[in-house]
Amino acid sequence: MADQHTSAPPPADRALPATAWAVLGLLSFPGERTGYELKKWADASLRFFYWSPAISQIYAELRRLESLGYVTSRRSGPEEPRTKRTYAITALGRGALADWAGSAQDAGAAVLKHPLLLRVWLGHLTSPEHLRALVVEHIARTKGELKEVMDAGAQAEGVEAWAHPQIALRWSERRLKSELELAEAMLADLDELPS
Amino acid sequence: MADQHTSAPPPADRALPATAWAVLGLLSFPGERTGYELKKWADASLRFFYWSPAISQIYAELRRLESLGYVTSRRSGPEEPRTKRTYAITALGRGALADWAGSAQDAGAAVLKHPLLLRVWLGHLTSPEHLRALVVEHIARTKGELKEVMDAGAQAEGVEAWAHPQIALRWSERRLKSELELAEAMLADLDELPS
DNA sequence: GTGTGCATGTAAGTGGTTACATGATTGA
DNA sequence: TCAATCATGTAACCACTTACATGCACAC
Repeated sequence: MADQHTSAPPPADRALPATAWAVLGLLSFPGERTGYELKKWADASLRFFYWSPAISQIYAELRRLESLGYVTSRRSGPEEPRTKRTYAITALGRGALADWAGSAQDAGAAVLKHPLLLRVWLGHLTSPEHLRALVVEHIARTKGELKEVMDAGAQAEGVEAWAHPQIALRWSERRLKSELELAEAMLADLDELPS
Repeated sequence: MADQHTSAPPPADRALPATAWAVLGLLSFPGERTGYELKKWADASLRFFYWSPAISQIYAELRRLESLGYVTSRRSGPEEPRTKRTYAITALGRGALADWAGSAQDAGAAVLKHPLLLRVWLGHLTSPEHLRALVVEHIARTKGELKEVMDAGAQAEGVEAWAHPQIALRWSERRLKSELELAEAMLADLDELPS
C-alpha cells in the first residue's frame, strides 16, 4: 500500500465497463458533443441494441474518461453563451477504444431481460385475459419502437461515417419485426392452452 | 423512527425488484427446493428470457423473502444428511406473487444488452475480418443455446404444471432461431460495405 | 486420496438508478 | 410570463457481482 497518491494514474488499472466504451464510442464519430446530446443520441440508437445509461451516469462516465485522458472538454465556446461543456475524443482515447474493439475474440453473451416473458412464465398465477392484454400491449409498444428505429435509420442513410451504426440499426429493425412475430406466435400458443 | 423492531414487518414497505419475484416464481411451481437447485433451474430456463442471478444473490433473495413471510425454510429433513436448507412458498407468498403478476397492465420494456452489436456499431474502429469473426462466434454460441433451450423444452413436455414455462421456452426457441437469421443477415450487410 | 459436484454463506466493491437542486434559453 | 427544453451536477441508495471461505459426498 505504498504510494497512495500517484499524480499520474497508471493507464488503466481496472478494465472499464462496457458503458464507458459505449460513451466513448458515441464520441468516436465525427464532431464534439455535450453530455446532454450524448444522452439523446443513446436514446435514439444505442438503446435499441445496447441500452441507454441514465444522464447522470453519462456525466460520471465522461468525467472518468477525461481523468484517463480519453476525452477532453471545453466550456462554452466563444460563440455559445450557455454554461455547457463540450467533449471530444483524444488520440489516446481513440487508440484505447480501437484496442477494446479489436481485442476480444468473443463479444460476450447478450443479456435479455424481458419482463413480459417473466409474466407469461408465471402465467398460472393470473388470468388468460390479463396475459393476453399484456402481450397486446407489448405488441403496441414494439410497433412504436420499430417506427423510431426506422426514423433513426433514415437519418443515418447515405452518411458514410454512419455505415456501421446503420448496420446496427438495420439489425434492430429486423429484430423488432421478429419480436412482433414472436409475440403473435405466443398469443396463438396462449390460446391453445387448456383452461 | 419510533418502534424500530416491529415483530411483524408491514407487508411491503418498498416494492420488491423483479428478481425477487422471479425467485419466488421459481418456488411457485410444485415442490420444494434448495437455493442451489433454484440456481440450476434459473440457468436452465429463466436465463433464456430473463436472466439468472448469481447464486449469492439467490440466497440473499431467499432470506429477504423469508423475512417477509413469503417463503419458509427447513433444514435437512429426517432422511437427508446434509446441511441443506429447503425452501417452500407460503400462502402469503403465493398471494403476493399473484398480486404482482396480475397488477400491472404493462409488463415494462424489455432490456437488451447485446455486446456483439456494440462492436458492430463501432465497426469503423476495427477490421472487417475481426467483425466477421465475432459474428461467426456469436452464431456458434447461439446454436449452443438453442440446443439447451430445446432440451429444456423437451423436459417440460406434457407436464401440465409447466404449461406456461413451456410457452416461455417455446418463445425462447423461436427467438434464438431468429437470432441466427439476424446474424446471417448482418453478415451479408457487412459484406456489402465498401472498404 | 483427489477432484468434482452439492451446498451455503460473507465481505467488499461496482455499476447504476432515482430524486433532487439549479439555472439559462426559447418560444407560445 | 410561463412552460418546455437545454444543461449540469450531487447524494443517497440499491442491485448485483466477484472473490473468498467452508465443508460434505461421491466416484474414479
